[in-house]
Amino acid sequence: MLTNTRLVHGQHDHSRCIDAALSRAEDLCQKKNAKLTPTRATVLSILWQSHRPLGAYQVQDRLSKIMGKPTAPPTVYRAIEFLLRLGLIHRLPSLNAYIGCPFPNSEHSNLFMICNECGCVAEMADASLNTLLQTACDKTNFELHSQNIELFGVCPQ
Amino acid sequence: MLTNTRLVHGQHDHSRCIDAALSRAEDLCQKKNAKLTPTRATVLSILWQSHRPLGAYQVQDRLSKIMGKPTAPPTVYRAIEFLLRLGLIHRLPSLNAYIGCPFPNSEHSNLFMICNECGCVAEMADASLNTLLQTACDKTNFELHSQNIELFGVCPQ
DNA sequence: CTATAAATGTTATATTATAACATTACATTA
DNA sequence: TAATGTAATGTTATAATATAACATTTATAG
Repeated sequence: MLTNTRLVHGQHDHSRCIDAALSRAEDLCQKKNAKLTPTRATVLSILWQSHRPLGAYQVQDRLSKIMGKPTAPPTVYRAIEFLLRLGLIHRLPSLNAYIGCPFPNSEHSNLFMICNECGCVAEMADASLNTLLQTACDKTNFELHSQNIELFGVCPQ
Repeated sequence: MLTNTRLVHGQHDHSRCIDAALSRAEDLCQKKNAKLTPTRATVLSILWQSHRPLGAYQVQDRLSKIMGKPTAPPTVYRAIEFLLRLGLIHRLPSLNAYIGCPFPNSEHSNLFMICNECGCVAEMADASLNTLLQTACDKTNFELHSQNIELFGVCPQ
């Protein structure tokens, strides 16, 4: 069971989270022959500024400030799309918001634990859960391609 | 394991689905002392016109036609909100769309199997899945309140 | 019948996301 | 180096989804 719960809910040096995320992104881009341009890297770092997801327009605000000039929605959405494609971030559909992925490359459950109190989001990957879902789909002849699991509740903050 | 997979993917007399949904709604409203007004009932029947979810503005179009006069977004969203509160319909966040619930009252997993080909959506409730999720949350001291599970793939149509 | 609450109507607008086209940056190779 | 093609970004406008705020009507209890 892979999860970043401890980091999300516990005290930690968050700059390490950001650095690690950026370095993972560089590696991944190198491997996939994709370009982590300044805009894209900045958006990624913005989405890693906390363990809370951000809406696209929140990202836009921060991006504009960092770039020192106004940016338009398409700029943000393009960077987001790129990062989503590489699996570096996730979209949380029920929040219309985006968050950095703590373990790109790893097997995914796309399972998110969303705190209704503080807004933080922890991600989790669990093989037995995936197996169970796969079994359920098999039973009904549903060919599973991808999934999104959002759990709402209160974190141990 | 409760599911409407067979109905969704197989031949059936769909008018019975609609009738059953409306009658369940009447019962539930009676029990809960809620009023199933014409607008609300119509919106529910619209959302039951097929096993595919509809966006709020698709609902609005159809509602306007049925009512014989234009309706405004708030009318639709209010009816949707009411039906959501009673558990008669669900929202599928990743689609910004709404669909009738085949088994209100029953224990829920809020698990949806969404066909990328034909757009149909089957719902499923599974106790062992819920248990597994609960266990995972317990492990990390996350207090689970509600959930949304969307599975994407191809139905056996 | 009247006071009250619930439901609906109406207008405007907020929020999220994308379409369409112009421009720039960058690498490749002629 | 100039020419070419592709990827990335800029720019403008608008589509799609959702809600705020307030007015009016309808149903219900006292």
